[in-house]
Amino acid sequence: MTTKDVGRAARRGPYAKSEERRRTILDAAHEVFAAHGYRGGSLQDVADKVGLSQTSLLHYFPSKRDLLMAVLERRDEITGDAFPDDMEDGLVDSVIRTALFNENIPGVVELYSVLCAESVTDSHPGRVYFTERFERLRKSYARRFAELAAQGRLRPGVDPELAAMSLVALWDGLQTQWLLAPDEVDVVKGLRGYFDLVVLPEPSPN
Amino acid sequence: MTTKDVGRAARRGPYAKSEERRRTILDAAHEVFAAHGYRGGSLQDVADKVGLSQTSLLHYFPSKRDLLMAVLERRDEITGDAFPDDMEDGLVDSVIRTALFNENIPGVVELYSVLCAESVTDSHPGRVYFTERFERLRKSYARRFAELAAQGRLRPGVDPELAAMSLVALWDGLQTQWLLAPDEVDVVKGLRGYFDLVVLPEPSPN
DNA sequence: GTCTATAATCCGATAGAC
DNA sequence: GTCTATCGGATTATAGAC
Repeated sequence: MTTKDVGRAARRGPYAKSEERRRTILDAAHEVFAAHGYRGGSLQDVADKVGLSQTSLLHYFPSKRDLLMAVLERRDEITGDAFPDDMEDGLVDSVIRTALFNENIPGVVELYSVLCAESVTDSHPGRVYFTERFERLRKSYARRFAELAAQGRLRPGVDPELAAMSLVALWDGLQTQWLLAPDEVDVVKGLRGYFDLVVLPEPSPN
Repeated sequence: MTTKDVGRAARRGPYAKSEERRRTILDAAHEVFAAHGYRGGSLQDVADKVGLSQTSLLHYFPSKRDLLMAVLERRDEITGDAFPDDMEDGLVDSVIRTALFNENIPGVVELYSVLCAESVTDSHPGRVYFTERFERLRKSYARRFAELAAQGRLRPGVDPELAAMSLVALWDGLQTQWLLAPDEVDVVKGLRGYFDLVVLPEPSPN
């Protein structure tokens, strides 16, 4: 066990304050990137929010790119996005619950939507993250739909993999429309509508 | 009829070359914004592509913002996006046809996806464009779905407005996934899958 | 219409004092 | 760890010669 590990484990010592500062910075960066995107948001913006100089910021994250990656990792922790297989309840309930959750944490949907599309542009630091995320989600959801199919709860003719891809796409698209017209678009309602089309009701025990 | 109109109508005179130059610039700007986004792409990039100095570019479009708006207007002309009601064949066929068309014109999907998400960030010049586009599309598709419902060709229980919103969302989301994984994602297949769920087959004439 | 020169900012990152 | 000073570069936009 190294000195660093001791400091962390005890939640005391020289690293306790530093770790807290890091989290504060990540929260500020989350806000800034959500509001202006990666290219549009500056280190100065983040530093101002924390009350630190721009150079001091680079003491915690050696480059803007590193800061972005840390923000994306933190997003996974907040939303549980990295481990979609860990959902305990059924696919439908967990998706609806997550959608509701994300909608009520300011900036979460903004950050995701903005950075996702931005990452498609040339040599964007977040590109790998989103590419892998989509692959992971499609696989996970496809397995969930396949399980439903095995229980006879998938509408006949529906391909689990196509349904997985479509569910992810629908979700993302609804979020974008919701950001531009929050009073007219209802993400959860849209997702429920899709599940109603694809997933058959649980057979009664009779 | 003004002098300018004469020049345009005759496709000659002092404005012919200028108009052609404008179109060349718009094509270059389309490429640049598609590849790097609005904030990530620079006027210098566009000027280099055309073989013009950056300042000469501003002779045709007085600001970067103006250039973007012109690119978006041109996009409407190319894709026919501005007048979704003008589609002559049925909703299903026209959507599939447009999806196929866009997929094969390089940069069209990139430009749309990148700028759309970028526009939700603070004070983005394209925000109004995309907000209005979504509103227009949702209304147009809702009317189309309602027509299908009147013909008994909409699955019972499906709300036309919700279906319209979902169709737009699904389409956009599929395009984003396609950009990141073109070999694994099939936009047209995804759209067909949705129509199969929502639209009932035409009743045989018997 | 096209150019050069340049204004006026803003950016990320480094060096080094304290 | 935090700061100031600063480098090196890119950006949009303007002024004005030709």
